[in-house]
Amino acid sequence: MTPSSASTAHTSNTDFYASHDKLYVATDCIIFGFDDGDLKLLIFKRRVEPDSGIWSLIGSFVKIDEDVDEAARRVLKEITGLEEIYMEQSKTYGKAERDPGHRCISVAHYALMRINDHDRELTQSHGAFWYTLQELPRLALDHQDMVRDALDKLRRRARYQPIGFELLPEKFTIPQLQKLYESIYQRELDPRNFRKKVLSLKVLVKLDEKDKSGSKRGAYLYRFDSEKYQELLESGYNFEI
Amino acid sequence: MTPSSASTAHTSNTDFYASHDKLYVATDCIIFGFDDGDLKLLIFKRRVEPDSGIWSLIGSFVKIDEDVDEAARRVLKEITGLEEIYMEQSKTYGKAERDPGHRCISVAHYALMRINDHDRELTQSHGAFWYTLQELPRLALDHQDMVRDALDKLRRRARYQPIGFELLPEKFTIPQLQKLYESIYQRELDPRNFRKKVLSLKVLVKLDEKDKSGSKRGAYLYRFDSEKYQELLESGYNFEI
DNA sequence: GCAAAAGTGTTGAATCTACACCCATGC
DNA sequence: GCATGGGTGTAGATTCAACACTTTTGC
Repeated sequence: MTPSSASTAHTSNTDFYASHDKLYVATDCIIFGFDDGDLKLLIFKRRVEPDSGIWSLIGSFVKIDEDVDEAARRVLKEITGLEEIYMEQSKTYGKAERDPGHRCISVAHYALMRINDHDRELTQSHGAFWYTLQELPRLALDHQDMVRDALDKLRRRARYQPIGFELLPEKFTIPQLQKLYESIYQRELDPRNFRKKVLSLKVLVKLDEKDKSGSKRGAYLYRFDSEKYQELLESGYNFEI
Repeated sequence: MTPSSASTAHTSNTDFYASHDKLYVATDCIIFGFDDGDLKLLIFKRRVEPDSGIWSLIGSFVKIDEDVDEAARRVLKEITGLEEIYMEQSKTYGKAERDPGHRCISVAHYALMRINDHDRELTQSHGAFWYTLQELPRLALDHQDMVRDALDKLRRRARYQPIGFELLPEKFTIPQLQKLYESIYQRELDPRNFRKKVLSLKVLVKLDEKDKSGSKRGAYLYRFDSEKYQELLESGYNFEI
């Protein structure tokens, strides 16, 4: 907003701002990963009193001279060691009583990462673990809501943007991609229809290699071609799975 | 977040919070209305120095004991006199330099209202005017971005939720509804296909009245049946236009 | 040789798009 | 009686969902 956009009776900017409240602003990250056929969430077990033993998302306060999304990236880096992670703002949680005893709002962000990329030691040193959505324990504060809402956004977005690829290694097989979408939407997909659909988008490049980890026969590896995707977008196309 | 979710080396909650920064938190409202076949935006012309004459969205600071969405509702009420307005959180704007000279983040909300419902005198007393999207003047700060993003969200949401009805009077005609969607998506729709589609959703109730304001022949009035819509939702349906 | 996953095509149903004319009424 | 917007149906193209068998290979 601008000073006096709602009320115009103030005399100077300085007075106008000074007469209002300041709040703690935090950011919390809902970090999704994909491994072993399952969509997982990186959560953190507090290991000091008080509240030792309660699981929560990873977060931090936003500093006075720091962009909010910069704060979220800082958190991600601190926890995973990675700088280039796909991240989107999810939603802001602003209930006055959401953090008992303090007035603190939180701007939640969700992130998508390849589980194998990150620095496991660093993660573990923070007491963080990957949990599947099914096994997720109760989380602190309104973090439960944050996870629900972020999953909701992820599902919606995955329908019209190829963000699924952020969760897979650079080279992946079609069955892997299918398992990923199955675990995002929590329902089974038909392998024939799925393959047909993703290939019809023409944003995958078939490689001359096979991945044999999933079967004896092995499955061809593909990679995502973001240039072709850009072309698609510019010609008005809409990615849908 | 919770204290020590990112770093665990602090001694007590009090110290932990106190060692961090507090920021101004504002909310800005992107208020959409529909009138005269056009989607419009309620914007505000500052009439006092400094910056007199610059258009901006309506906003306010969030008070220390107030929910963020409560603050947005307060703004809406102050400006329009209305309490029951459809409102959604849009996005949080948190660049450190977005408001030069102050550290202030803003949680934008968009609202949908029936233009004729509101208190015109109250609105005018705040220096607010309705502008079509095409005629929109340059706005202060990052308000331009806020409008773009909110319109984006509105378009997406209008595809799977019947929020269009929030912008129309209780009783409306199919041609009116079509004009609304045309002005949201800024493209023309085929009247036969449009009618077919909205009626196939079976959430409209045809009334025995006609509206003759648009033509000599008159068009039948309909109303939105939110009970039928609930049933649809519960049976797993997805509203799409 | 068999278990286990990869890969492949077709058909009917549903949905989408494009398109042109008559209707009712106020003037 | 004519101008104006309201209302209606169809055909072809596209997309979607459902469905079963063959291939490859490590063991």
